[in-house]
Amino acid sequence: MSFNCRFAPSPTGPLHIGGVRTALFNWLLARKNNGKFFLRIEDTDKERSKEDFKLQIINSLKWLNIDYDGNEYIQSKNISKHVAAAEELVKKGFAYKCYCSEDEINEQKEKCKKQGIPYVYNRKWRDPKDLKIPKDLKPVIRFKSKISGNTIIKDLVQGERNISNSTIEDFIILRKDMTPTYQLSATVDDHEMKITHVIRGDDHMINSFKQKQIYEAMKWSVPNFAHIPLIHSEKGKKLSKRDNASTINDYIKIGIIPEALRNYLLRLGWSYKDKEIFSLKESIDLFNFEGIGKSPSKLDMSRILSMNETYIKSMNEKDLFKKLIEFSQEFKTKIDESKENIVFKALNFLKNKAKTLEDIYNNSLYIISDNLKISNDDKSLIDKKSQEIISNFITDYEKLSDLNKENLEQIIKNLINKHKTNFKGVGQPLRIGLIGTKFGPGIYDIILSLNKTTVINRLKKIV
RNA sequence: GGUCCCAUCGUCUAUCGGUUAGGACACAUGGUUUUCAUCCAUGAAAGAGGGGUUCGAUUCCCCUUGGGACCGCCA
Repeated sequence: MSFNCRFAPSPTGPLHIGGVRTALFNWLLARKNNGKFFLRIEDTDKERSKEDFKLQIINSLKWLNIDYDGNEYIQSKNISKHVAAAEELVKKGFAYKCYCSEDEINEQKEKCKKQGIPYVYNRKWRDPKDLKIPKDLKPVIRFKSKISGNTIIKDLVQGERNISNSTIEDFIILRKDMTPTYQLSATVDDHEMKITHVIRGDDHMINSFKQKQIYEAMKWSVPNFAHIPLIHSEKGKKLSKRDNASTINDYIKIGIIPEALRNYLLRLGWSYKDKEIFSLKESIDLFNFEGIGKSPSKLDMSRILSMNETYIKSMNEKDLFKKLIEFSQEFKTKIDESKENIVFKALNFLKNKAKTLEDIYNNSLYIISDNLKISNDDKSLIDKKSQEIISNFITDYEKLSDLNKENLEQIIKNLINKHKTNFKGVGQPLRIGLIGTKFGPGIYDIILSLNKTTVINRLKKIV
């Protein structure tokens, strides 16, 4: 059995994380079933579709390593086929021209609103025998939706869904300017592309009932449908482009890595036993319709961060370093090549204090940046005694021929004894002097990661 | 308002009639540590309510409540 699916976003805004998850689910299933995964750009809304958004969508998928088969399929290039299908539906008696003006429709809507009854198009032109065709109006084409009976969809996620046909109005498939609407275009394209599985957000459920009628009217085989529950914002509503941290870029710019986001998204609305961490291969092997839940799930930033932390800690340091360099280049000041080696070596302790690439970057600023800024609060912690300790340290440190942790430990131990203090009494002023803040990596890690002259110069500045 | 849907810790979820209702994140406490972290240990934390069905319901059915989606010549 073949398995063809697609992700079909409209380029009318940046792709948000809900769309990304829909794409991921489609892609996973296609790869698991040795099927095809296509990307279709639904750009039939000429007013709002933008090339930039199309590129953003493509780049978002690329960033997540979701690859699609063939080139992206541009829906607007196929409009003539959509129109032809509409004409065929009219010819076969499954669709008709409607000459209601927009004013007339709006009037009806108003009327319904006043009476408190739901508006449904009154099917005025479905049977036009007593009507005069107005000369000055261009018609729309409406689909002759079934009036009686029920339509059933055996949804792969939601189970059997049943709706009374009377609740579906005669929806428009061709606008008065002869351009196709979503219902028509999507159906024709899915048929043309031989899509076997339509996997999309639950907000499309009603559309599937409409589209199923088009398939049947055209005598096309109806694909399988799977409506996955939506992702809600922290406020519990459907995610919208206005919600902050909802586009991929919002995550890239704080240093979330794609593997972590993929794993997070995978587990949002889907589960496999108690398993939390899935390699790419495991995701493909294990992902299935059965594990997809029915209720919407909320976005949880702390979990994304935690997942990212897990991946940062476990990932190959060379790969991590590469990502860090790219991150610095794109969102910060690029790490200077002369510092790259030092940062790379420091990665083994830096990564343990980080949830994001941004955290690593910030924690490595003491290496990257040549002039440290010390806050007044921290400066005030360096008193006379501390300065004396640091001076002593400099002297001992300068004499050191062999730099290693044991030697440093010895120096600091001696200083603690000599000045009758504790580790903090020595470590804190050193840390402030070397990295500009009292929080940071272990003091030995700091000292050993910097070269000798840097250590001495920085410390001399505060004594 | 109409149609459809959903309902287990704060969050993501496990359980497919019999469990001390499990895990993860977050949270709290304690320990390790050299600060912040990490790490380790421990803890608190859930079946919305009411009816059935059944020897037995979180699980099956109904109602209520709560939440959501859709109701465009947008997609």
